[in-house]
Amino acid sequence: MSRTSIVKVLKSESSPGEIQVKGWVRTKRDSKAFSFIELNDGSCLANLQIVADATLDGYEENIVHLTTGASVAVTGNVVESQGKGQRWEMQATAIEVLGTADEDFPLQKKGHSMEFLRSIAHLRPRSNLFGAVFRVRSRMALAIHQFFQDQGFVYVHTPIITASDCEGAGEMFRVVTMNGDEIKLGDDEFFGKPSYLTVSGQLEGETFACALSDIYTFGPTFRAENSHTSRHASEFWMIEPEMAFCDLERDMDMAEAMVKYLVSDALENCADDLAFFGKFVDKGLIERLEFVRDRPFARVSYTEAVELLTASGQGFEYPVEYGHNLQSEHERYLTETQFKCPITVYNYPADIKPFYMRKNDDGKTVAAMDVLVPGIGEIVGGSQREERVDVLRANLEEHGLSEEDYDWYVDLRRFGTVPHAGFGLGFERLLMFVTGVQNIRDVIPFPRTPGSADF
RNA sequence: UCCUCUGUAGCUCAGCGGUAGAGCGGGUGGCUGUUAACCACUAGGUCGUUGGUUCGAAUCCAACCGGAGGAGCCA
Repeated sequence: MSRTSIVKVLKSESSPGEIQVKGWVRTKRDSKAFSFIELNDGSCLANLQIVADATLDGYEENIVHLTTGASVAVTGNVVESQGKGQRWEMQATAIEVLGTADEDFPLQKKGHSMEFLRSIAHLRPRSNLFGAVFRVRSRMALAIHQFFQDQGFVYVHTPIITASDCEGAGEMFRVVTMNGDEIKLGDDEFFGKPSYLTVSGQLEGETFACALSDIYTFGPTFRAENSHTSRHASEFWMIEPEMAFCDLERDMDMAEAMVKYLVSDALENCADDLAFFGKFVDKGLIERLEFVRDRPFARVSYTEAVELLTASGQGFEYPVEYGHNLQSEHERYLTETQFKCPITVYNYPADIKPFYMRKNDDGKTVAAMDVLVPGIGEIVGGSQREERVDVLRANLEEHGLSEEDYDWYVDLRRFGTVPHAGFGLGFERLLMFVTGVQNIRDVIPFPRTPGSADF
């Protein structure tokens, strides 16, 4: 008999009759003549209640000794439950114990701290919370592909090992080869020159946009910053669309549409898991997601943002000053207090942005944009790219960069240049936003952060 | 890298200078179809590590290690 998933059983309109389910015991309650086993196989948040009669083969020897964490295969009839709290339950006719769980199995029915669960990353997917997080993660990955593919975008795999520095994107991990304990550098370098793990696929993405028009990347990204915050990881996933024949306005429209699409998809397809987050993680979650789905984002220029912050009369720890980056506290004030919704800030001073962003006609600002959301801050960062070869060359020089290192990038402007724009969306930050989970380490299966690469 | 907090049983925590505690989880027994079931009994700990102060340290001090929060940087 083949295995039926528990989600399928619980969503049945009529009884599927005699079937087999397999999964892990969440808890067991014993009575004199029978036991209730809560079985979970990860296919959904809910457990299937198994009624195990004392007359079953192996009841005294095995079944009554089952503890939380044990794995079993259960054959039985799906019947309407006599008790409250669930529609269907399974009257077992045979239970095979696949694996017992030692008495120190760390997961219990009671609440655990996120820090503790992080320390048992190999077992935490078996908890309600992490099962839900990773089902939502999977769904959001699918939704990202759907969003772009439905609009004719081409999925491009940009390299993970790269010799080019997407300047301004952060510190990099060096890729080296080893001869025993000896690291080979210089002339012995495997690629003939220094190479790194990618911090962004943008520059390579631009080359494909300047051929296939609308493209996106979706893959792992690495940053070597020694950041100790709930929003940073050394390895994370990023989505980077790049669109030819596109200006900043449409770039902002796309970013907003994408965030709304993903939120809407989660509300529709992950309702049970989101309801769980709404109950145990973040009481206002569902309401906030519906708000984000239904209302337009606020849109303000950097100059307006600085004026709003200055006029707010708030005593910020860091003063608001034109020409400086907005601090975390400033971003939070704008999105959480001033607008109470996601906002897109655009047209930043050129001095604080990288060389590839398109210079505006005022000569002082560039066509950059960030989407800020309540509770997390920056979730999207993007820009229109500088397509004018002379301006790009001047920017390279201003930033102290050598054209030789970027010759292929400059070539895009020499051979049929087009206006184009794109952005990067941090996948984990999106997941934090959609699930309400407060720490980036809890939306990645096995988080890598400074000083920690366990599992 | 900087600032702050924190480390006691499998888990959540109490104890804060005088013999190491509770709840949950585990074991044993009981029990009306239970829902974080319930009742009784029971096993379980080099109090992060090292050093110091003291008659005596989980408790006070120092260093180190781990964890968390915030800042900067960024997605």
